[in-house]
Amino acid sequence: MGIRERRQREKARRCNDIIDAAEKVFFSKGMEEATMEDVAEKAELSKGTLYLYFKNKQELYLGITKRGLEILTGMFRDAMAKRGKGIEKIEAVGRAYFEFSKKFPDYFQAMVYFDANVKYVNPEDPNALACAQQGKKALQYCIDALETGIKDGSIRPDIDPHKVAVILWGQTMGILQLISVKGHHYAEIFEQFGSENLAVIVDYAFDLMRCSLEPGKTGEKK
Amino acid sequence: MGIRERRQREKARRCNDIIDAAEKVFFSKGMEEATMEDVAEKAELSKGTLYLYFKNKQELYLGITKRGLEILTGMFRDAMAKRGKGIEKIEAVGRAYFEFSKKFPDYFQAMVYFDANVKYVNPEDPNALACAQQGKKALQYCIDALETGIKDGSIRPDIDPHKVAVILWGQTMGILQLISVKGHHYAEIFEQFGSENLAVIVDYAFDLMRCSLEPGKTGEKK
DNA sequence: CAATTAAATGACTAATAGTTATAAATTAGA
DNA sequence: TCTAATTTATAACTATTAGTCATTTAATTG
Repeated sequence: MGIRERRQREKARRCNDIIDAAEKVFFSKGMEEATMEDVAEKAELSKGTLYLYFKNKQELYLGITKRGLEILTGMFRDAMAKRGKGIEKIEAVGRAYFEFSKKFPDYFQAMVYFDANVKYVNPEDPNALACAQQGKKALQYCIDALETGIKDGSIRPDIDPHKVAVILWGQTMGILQLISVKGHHYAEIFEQFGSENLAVIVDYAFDLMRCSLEPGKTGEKK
Repeated sequence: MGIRERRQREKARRCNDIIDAAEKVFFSKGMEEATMEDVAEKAELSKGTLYLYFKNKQELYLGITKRGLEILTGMFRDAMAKRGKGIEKIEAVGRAYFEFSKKFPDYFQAMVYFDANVKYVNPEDPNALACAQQGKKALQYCIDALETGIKDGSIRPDIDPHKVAVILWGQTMGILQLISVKGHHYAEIFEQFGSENLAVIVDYAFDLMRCSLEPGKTGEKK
């Protein structure tokens, strides 16, 4: 009998509906300001019911974050799929990250929250765990691109792909976060780059990063 | 009559004493978990009194952040003071940032909070404003180092120091934040770099960044 | 010393995350 | 089909805490 299965499907669907509602609420008011009562109302459920599906507010928010990370890894996959040398792949991945932050600023914000606040992932928390896994998946794309580039000669062979992947990930996240949170501020204090030009900064950053990965450098080790 | 002045000194001192207490409480329990009541108790004052000196909890926390940023800019100043070419200065500044994050992880955490959460600075909030100013000061050190490097030939002349300073700042912050929040996680999923080796990642990152700034590259523009 | 001003208090409010006892709905077995 | 068991949902409740405010205490002034 498939009752168990149907129940599971229904439960998954409920979870999804709640996350749908939560997205609307969290994205319009912000994680801090949004209340569980708001979400419950939007989901047309009582607050208590939310807690049957999500352990707490953070787990619910990480349900949203998970969605964002799934979109992001999908974009990474597409970026990787394009033909080209490893160096182009890694740049495409970086640019995909940037596109993501522009196209889905709210999901991006949720990721910033996750990266800056969730130090230890409790394996009991399915969404926190899923976020960590998606993060690992994203990183793996970077590692793959770097390894491809080393093989095809478009990336310096002396780098350690695992370490450099973590570095590129951190660097890119750092810049995108800075632009997304403090971009207008820099646009203000440096009149020279107006807020519409913030994309130029990102382009510039990709140039520099590319530069640090290409072979035939003076700084190249061994 | 110097009563006005004395009163002002006393007020400043009170502010400081409250921040002293707040540091102990916030650093041991975390910004979220610490309560204003906790701080009041530690400061041997009533909660209401705290609000005579700080508009709200965030302003108090930014009072701590400000202290951290002052230490950081001090370290930047010292790094810049060392003799050497521009490229060495900018690396010294980056390394100072890393040293700061290791030596004062709690202040660093406060800065992460500021960078990730404080989008708009209300000029009415003295501590938020001071944080923004210190941030600008720190960035100016980077700009100065880059300009020095361009002049002395240790840094590619085709870069825009303002843009690159923002980029380096974002990149470095991103890596340090990643290491500080998720470092143990990466140490776990990549057995190859144990947690004690996370410093290696940072060294690696500085190598790469240095590489992207040095002259005589294929990628060098114009 | 009275009057004025400033500093401090602690009881109070409002908001909200999370819990729980109760009720409604669903399923299984006889 | 009826009843017991189980699952799902509810809404009233608790506990916590940020921030306020009327009142008190202390300092200053004339």
